[in-house]
Amino acid sequence: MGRQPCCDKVGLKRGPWTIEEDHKLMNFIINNGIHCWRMVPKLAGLLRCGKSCRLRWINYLRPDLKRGAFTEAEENQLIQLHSRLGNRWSKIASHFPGRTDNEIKNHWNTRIKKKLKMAGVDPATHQPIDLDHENGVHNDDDNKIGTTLMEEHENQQVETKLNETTIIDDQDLLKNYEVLMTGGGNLELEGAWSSRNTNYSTTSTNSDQGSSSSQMNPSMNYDLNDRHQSAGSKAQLGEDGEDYGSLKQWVDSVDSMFSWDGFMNTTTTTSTALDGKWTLL
DNA sequence: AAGGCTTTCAACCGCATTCGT
DNA sequence: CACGAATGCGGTTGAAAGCCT
Repeated sequence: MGRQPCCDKVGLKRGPWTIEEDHKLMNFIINNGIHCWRMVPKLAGLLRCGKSCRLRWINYLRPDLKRGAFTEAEENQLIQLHSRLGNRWSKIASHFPGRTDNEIKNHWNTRIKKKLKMAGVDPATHQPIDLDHENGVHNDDDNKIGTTLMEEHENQQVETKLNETTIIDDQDLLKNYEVLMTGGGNLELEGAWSSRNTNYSTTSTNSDQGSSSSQMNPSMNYDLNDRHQSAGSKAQLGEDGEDYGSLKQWVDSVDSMFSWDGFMNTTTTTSTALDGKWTLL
């Protein structure tokens, strides 16, 4: 027999989300909040399952997401956390406000794993790779690198109280909210849909933060004319290739959508939607 | 310029856990 | 307590972009 599917998938759409779908979902959640994911697609007029809507919101549409490349400090902390917590991505993600578990998992699997291996450290165990064992070849240099790296990690672990630390600069995130809320600087909200590292590639790190708002969150500094290239890479136009109305219109409409209570005066960076209103935790 | 290979990351799947009755 | 439904989580996949020859 097998397990029942989480939802009736007959006639449901799959694959990359279109701009229109994103718009519908975002609009719905902002206006109504999240009470039951199962009902969201029906009420929002989406041919998606609730699970898919939830994932899209959490990993992509949430306005409190911090987009952009991982800083070295973030990577270091990620390594430390992983050594303690293993593949418990959601736990790890809770130490990185604005980052999603999916993002962290992807970053670990595609970048950090590789880095550690290059340094002679087993990413699974965080122990120096026993090259004698693995290859039957003795390699002092690699082991040295690995040992050094491990020592470095251990030293950092002593220094850092992991449960209390968050790497992300709260001010940075708050500034992002302000940009969102006020449309300050040269914010163009279409950028919220621009995906992949088309945007990340121009992302400044935390270390060079503090200049213009577009640098604070470069993913938002998005050329409307270039939308089909970057946003379209994943969040595409409609299936019929239709261009979804005036972008200006959308930007204007979003202005009124982002009247989320609390963001402006927030003192923490964690938020959640309750009873249709965004509240801070 | 073109084709093949590699990398990245959004999205899916299915199991685990939590919640409501 | 038991059961079913809803949600959360981690592993995996596949499309698209980037890179290399």
